Amino acid sequence: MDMKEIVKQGIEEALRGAIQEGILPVGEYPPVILEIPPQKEFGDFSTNIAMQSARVARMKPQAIAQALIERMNYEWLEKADVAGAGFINFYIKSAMLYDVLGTILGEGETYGNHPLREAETVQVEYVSANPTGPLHVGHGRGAAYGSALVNLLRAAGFAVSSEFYINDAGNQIDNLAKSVNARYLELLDLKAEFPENGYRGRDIIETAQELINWRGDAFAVVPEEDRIPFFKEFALMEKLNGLRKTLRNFNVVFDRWYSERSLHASGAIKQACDQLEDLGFMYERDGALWLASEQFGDDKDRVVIRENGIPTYLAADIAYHKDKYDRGYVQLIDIWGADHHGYIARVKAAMSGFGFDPDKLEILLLQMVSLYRNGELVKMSKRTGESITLDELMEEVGTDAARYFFLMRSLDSQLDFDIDLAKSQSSDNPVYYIQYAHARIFSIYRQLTDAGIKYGDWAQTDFSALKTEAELDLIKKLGAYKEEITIAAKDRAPHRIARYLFELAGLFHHFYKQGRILGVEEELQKARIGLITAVRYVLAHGLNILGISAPEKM
RNA sequence: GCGCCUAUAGCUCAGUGGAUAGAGCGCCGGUCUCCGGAACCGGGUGCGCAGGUUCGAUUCCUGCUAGGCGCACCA
Repeated sequence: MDMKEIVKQGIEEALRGAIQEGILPVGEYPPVILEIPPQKEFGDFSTNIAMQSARVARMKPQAIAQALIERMNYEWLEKADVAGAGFINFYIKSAMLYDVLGTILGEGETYGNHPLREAETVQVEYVSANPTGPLHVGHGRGAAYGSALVNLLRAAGFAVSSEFYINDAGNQIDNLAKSVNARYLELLDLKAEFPENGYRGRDIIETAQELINWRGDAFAVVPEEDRIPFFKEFALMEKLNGLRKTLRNFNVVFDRWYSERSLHASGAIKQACDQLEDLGFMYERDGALWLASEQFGDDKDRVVIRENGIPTYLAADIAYHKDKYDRGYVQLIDIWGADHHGYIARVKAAMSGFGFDPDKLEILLLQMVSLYRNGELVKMSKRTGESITLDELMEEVGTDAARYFFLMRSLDSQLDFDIDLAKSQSSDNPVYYIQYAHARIFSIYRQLTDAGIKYGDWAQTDFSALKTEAELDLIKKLGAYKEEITIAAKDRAPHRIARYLFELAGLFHHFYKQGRILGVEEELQKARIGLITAVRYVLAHGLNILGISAPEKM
């Protein structure tokens, strides 16, 4: 724990003490919580406890605040005063402020990581796109968000396991095989009928072409009942490899890839259904097996095993989520597209049926992405249903910019992705603004080295030489980083980190313009080098959470 | 019809039960003998509508309006 946190808790403790010592009438008072005020003029911490206590104490907020201040006794406090409608603002001794610099410089690149909170693991499942074609920008948002959330939770002190659920069973895979088959025959000028629900993307033709490059027309003479199953495995492997490659290029890696097929093969699906049936939450009707999900708040009951005996997607998902619960994670997080929201109730219903706590499964929905180019919406192709692929987007705007643009908005908002802005290597583009701050610091290092100036002995550095407003603002911002991580992790909000970094970069650029490092006297120079070094550690740490590079040159 | 998300500045979006609601873009004007001008400084009319809870609501609740998404024995 750093000094700032200790001081904060010390003030809270002193406040609680003052309340309990009989200044206020006996009663149930709300908990004392210190906040960081919206403006720096209001001090380093503030609390609204006096206003919240007004009713219980039957005193005016200002009077309560004044009474509390008079009884406050805390060594690190410079002063405290009453403001506004009854806020108490606390100003801590300026010597405290510098402490964070020593902490950051001592911890270096790991500053920002919280100690492990508990041994149990949080599981995050995301992307889980069908292996039937390339990833698109909607998947891109899920991939950027999920990977950043995993990094964020880890920084906040959680053990996290990430997982991709492979939909390698079911109708869509059969359609994939039939589509490849049709394209294969077409490329050989043979008669082919394209399946009604087939995939019309270019990539399917490319897959068929690969088959031809490999063995020419050899498969054409094989009977269709043998050929299509073979094409199925070939295409599945090829699509899956494509997904992995795209995701790796997007700085997204998974701890585990979990096959839907394995649930069919192992009998897990049947077992799960049998168990729910034994528990009385399944019944037969019209030849199908139904989950009685309505009693758990779903709109209606759902088919789990079709009339033809084949399990639905829901059956596999029930078995999959049951397995997640059985694996003993402390929390389960699923990240889905908003178009799947209707699915939440039925999965949770099934989990409730098993007796699991449905709240342990947290399903985060990401709203749709719209691409804009030249100020106009990039439309999906009507025929293939395709827009721009994630690969194409990365190619056009770069991985860093693509990730930042996906991460700069709250999940709950629909995302307008401005390709031109993401592409522009100018001040318009926030991702470059942040990276530029980082690169600028390394540029200063290079100048220092050229001038023969040595630095790095932070233990011997006296930071109290840092006195300008720009310097103090920067130090305060650095001091808020760890709490920002805690809040962002709790809110599942990586975009808070994106915003924080943007603000930190802004304060740095502002400082840089007025606080020179070369050509100032030695004590001040050492302190400033320490300051910018602390800035670059935090910038790099935050960028790392977002999966964005922190360049030394641009 | 039912369900989920959204409504904040010209545009794209943050944000909070409290003290003067912020940022970027765009627009206008400025800074540079000097560590990277991908920079810095200045300029602002805004919480969709109506109720409710509260000492206090842009924030929480209800209704309404508008936009997006979804309501299969598809996934």
